[in-house]
Amino acid sequence: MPKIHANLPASTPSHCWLVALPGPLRQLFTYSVPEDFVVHAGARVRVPLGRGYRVGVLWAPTQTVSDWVIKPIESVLDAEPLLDAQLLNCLAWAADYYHFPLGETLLTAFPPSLRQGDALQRAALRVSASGVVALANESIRGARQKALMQLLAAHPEGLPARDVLDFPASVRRRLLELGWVESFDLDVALTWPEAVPSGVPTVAPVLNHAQAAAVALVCASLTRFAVWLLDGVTGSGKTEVYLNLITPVLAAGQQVLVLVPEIALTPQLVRRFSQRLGLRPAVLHSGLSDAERLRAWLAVRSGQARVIIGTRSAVFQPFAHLGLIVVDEEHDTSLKQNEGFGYHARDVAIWRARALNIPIVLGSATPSLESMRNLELGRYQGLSLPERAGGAALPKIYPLDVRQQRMQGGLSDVLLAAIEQHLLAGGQVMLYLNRRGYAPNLLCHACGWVAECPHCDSFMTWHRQAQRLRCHHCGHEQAVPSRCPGCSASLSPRGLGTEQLEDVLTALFPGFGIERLDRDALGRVGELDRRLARIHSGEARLIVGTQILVKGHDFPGVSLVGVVDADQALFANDFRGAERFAQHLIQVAGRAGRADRAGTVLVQTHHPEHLGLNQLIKEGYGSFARALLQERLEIGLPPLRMAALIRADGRDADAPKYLLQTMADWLAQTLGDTLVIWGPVAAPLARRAGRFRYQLLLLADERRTLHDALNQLEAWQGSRRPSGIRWSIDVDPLDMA
DNA sequence: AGCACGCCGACT
DNA sequence: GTCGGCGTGCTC
Repeated sequence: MPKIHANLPASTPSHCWLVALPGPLRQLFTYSVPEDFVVHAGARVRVPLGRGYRVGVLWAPTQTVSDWVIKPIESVLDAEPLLDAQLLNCLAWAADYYHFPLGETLLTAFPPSLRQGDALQRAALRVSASGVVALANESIRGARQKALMQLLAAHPEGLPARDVLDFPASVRRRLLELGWVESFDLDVALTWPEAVPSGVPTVAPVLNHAQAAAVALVCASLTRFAVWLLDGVTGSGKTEVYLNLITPVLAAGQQVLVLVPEIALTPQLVRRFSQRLGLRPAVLHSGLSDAERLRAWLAVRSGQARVIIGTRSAVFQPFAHLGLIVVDEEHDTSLKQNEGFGYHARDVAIWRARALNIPIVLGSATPSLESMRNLELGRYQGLSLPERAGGAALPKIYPLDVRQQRMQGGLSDVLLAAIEQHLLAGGQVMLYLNRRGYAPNLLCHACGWVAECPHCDSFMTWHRQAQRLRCHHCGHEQAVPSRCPGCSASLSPRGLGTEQLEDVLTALFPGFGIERLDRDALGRVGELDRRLARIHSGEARLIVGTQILVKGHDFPGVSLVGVVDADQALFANDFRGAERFAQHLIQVAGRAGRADRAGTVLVQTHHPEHLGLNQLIKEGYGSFARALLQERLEIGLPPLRMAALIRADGRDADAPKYLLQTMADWLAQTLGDTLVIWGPVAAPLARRAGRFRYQLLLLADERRTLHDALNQLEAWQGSRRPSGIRWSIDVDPLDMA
């Protein structure tokens, strides 16, 4: 991996530079720099490649003489570097660590429009001095001319020329000829208003003892790198701690990055931040338009955006002067990208905090085993919020043995009675079921036929409202057959999904109002907010949902939580299944109860004696997780060992497996016994979207060993090209079955 | 990744 | 007789 030379003099003419280009090309490309071009590492250039042109990023000067005919850089797009040395270093580290091509990695740090090569300046129009006079004298004749003049006058900083294309060209030309309007190059960074204060900050609530202690500890060392693991039970007021840490950092003129899981990034959260801090945070998530992305990126880079709340990709923003990073729900798996550039935003954030020598706070009620291990090893500092803010009691969790029990729509009589009791007492009831749709299977009682996905090894889920069968793995959709394709008998649903649960509850508890929260229900923008509003107003008393329920929303009115089916998660065969289930259970349980009454959580299971479940319920997440961690250490899995997963898939049933076997053999021969190799084995979903999937797990005691192995593997495979097979490396995989 | 070149089926 | 399928090969 080349090192960048950020301290090099800005321009040294007539030499060659390495340019990073997007695409899977693992190597950098050498271009000559024409005499009068000023180049900096981190600036974009347009270069010829093959028949066409590409936008790339200047990486470093190079002396390397190769056999290639070196082409010259066509143009330099940025007079100054857009990415500073610290961010370039971070991206280089990430490309190296996650074994992803450097060019593609670098380009992910740019918003789409800059990636595509758009200039940072663009043609704009504004009213000239004589135009101001003309406006004052009312000497503009044509109605269209007058309208355009007034529009431009309303934007004294200038308006991009393309924003006034609605006006006839003749009108625009005439005003320019008259000299009332002038054209100039507008810096796009200035096209947008500054982050305006959204009012006076609201008064902060008084912190409880634990919150105050946590704030004091971090504040005592705000100017140096430290990783703080804030272990706070749900409802303990972690956000309040964040806000109290953010305030002094902002007062010192620095920026703050808050990373959150995807679903948790709602207008509510943003509103809370903006009200408490008295400024508008820059919000970064996947739903932004290209223009919004560019605007936010430039505002972050210029320092105008002071608080940046975003999902994982926000970790690569070009901060002007970052002073603090907060990673909320650090255990959440959406912080890791699982396709392509498989970075973990938490770990990249820690890298950046170290490079910038600033503190980073990882918050969670259910810390990941990785973070618990790092705390044990003294790499992280612990902060703990053991009590709920406002003195609320923690919910009581009870296993509910449903063996031999009469069930209605997946709900036992005991649970139904509890639901009724809580509803009549005025509480809200939440039911957690991690399966969306009406029924996960559609089958024929006569011949046993089951609707299966034609592209995957999975069953089609029946979505009754949409009247479709959907595969939740590849997105395949089809009409619902009215009769069994095999024997023409009628078909019936099997199993329970949230849609059906909603129907069942509507029938059993009419008049109480039900909201369903799952991915299907939240298609449209703002739908989540509308539903949450109906829940908070008390209009809806019953809440049904999937994992979305566990992600950061507070439902203070909920007094009972029912976990409809613990068994499917308890016996999932992913080795992280138990960890995941425990996190979900604790998080969903955390939604119940408040100051004046402890919440109740009932967990339906056919295995009430299950060891892990009992430990979790009786001793809490910490004790459960420590036991799990101990188990991992004994087996030699992460976080004790470093892991990487090599995935391969192809249309041919066996070819991917053979490729991985070849790799396994080669690695075993080359690396010997420093590397533990498991597999190849079929991936958990052996066939997905028409492709057969296999995986090979590599484990090593030392990070270096693993990375050397992967580098050597890439070099070895680089020369050959398996046809029709795709393969990729996932470092620190979260799903490895 | 793009975008070529390069050999084998159904259409003006 | 052409238009076009995507196999494989290269890009400083």
